[in-house]
Amino acid sequence: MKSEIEVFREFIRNKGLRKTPEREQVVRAVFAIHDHFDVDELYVLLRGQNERISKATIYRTIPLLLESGLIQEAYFEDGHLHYEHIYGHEHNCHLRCLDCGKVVEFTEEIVKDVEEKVGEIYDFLVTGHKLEVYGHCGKCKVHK
Amino acid sequence: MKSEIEVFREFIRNKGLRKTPEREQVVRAVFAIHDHFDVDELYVLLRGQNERISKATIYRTIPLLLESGLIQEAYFEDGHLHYEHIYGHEHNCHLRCLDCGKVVEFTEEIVKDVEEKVGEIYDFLVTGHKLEVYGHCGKCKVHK
DNA sequence: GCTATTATCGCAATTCGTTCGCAATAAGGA
DNA sequence: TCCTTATTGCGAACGAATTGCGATAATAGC
Ligand SMILES: [Mn+2]
Ligand SMILES: [Mn+2]
Ligand SMILES: [Zn+2]
Ligand SMILES: [Zn+2]
Repeated sequence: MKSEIEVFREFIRNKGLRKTPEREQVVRAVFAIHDHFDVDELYVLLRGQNERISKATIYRTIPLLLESGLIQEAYFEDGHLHYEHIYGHEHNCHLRCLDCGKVVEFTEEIVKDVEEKVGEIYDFLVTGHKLEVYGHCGKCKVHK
Repeated sequence: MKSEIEVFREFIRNKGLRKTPEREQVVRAVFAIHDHFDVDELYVLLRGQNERISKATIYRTIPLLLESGLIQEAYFEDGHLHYEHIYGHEHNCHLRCLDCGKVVEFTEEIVKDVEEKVGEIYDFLVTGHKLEVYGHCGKCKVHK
């Protein structure tokens, strides 16, 4: 299996874009965080490593990471988008507590079947899904 | 089955809030739009009806509609959230074309089973879900 | 390797969705 | 009807995201 950097370089080359240290710093930061992240977290992480990078560059790199399939949007919360790296992972379903915000990851094979079925019915070439189940977690539901 | 206005009034009363014409105008607008909507669309619709309402009031009413279960967030797009009324409806799954943005609604019973199963495993009191399947629609996939 | 071209960068200004402060208003209980 | 105070409209403020621009540096061609 190719590394995320290899995947990214291939994507960049195929698009006729330039390989730059800034873009690759973002890729490394994204795969150094094993959790959901937002632009500011990437920025703080990179700046803490004495990397000289601007937020504008991070914002401009995000669409490339999305298009190359390395990351996906996880959810919109607190006024901004949160992402997660998905290359090499399979947990793209989330269970969220509406009270405390806790998020549990899970994978459910049946959703793949739904993808296939729906794609056939509506004539779509399906490439992925995003499922969020929400409710009240064990700790929070007792107060209801 | 109660009307949406009745449900809303009950919710408002139970929360000890005040019944205002502005809030009910928003409820009516929300159920007059049989599609996904955003705050600005509500604003334009209400203003076009010579209703004197401010955007701030619409923004302040949205959380009430969410909490009362009359609407839900549909998706985040073009820099802002989009909603849909769900009271009296059951289509809360979306199939989206990544190229042209087309959205098809569908309902899938199996997702209810996933809800139940996941809720049990992780000890959550599940109240709902949001499933978005994405890919390329019939028209767009031929250009790939 | 050197040079020319131009994509990309950092920075600051801008845009735009959303929230907030506040004075005026009006809902609802006494 | 009066009083309390939640709610409103307005405009300012806030914050995420985008953009314009001059400087920089990646890459292709020589
Ligand atoms: Mn996740
Ligand atoms: Mn819908
Ligand atoms: Zn919780
Ligand atoms: Zn399409």
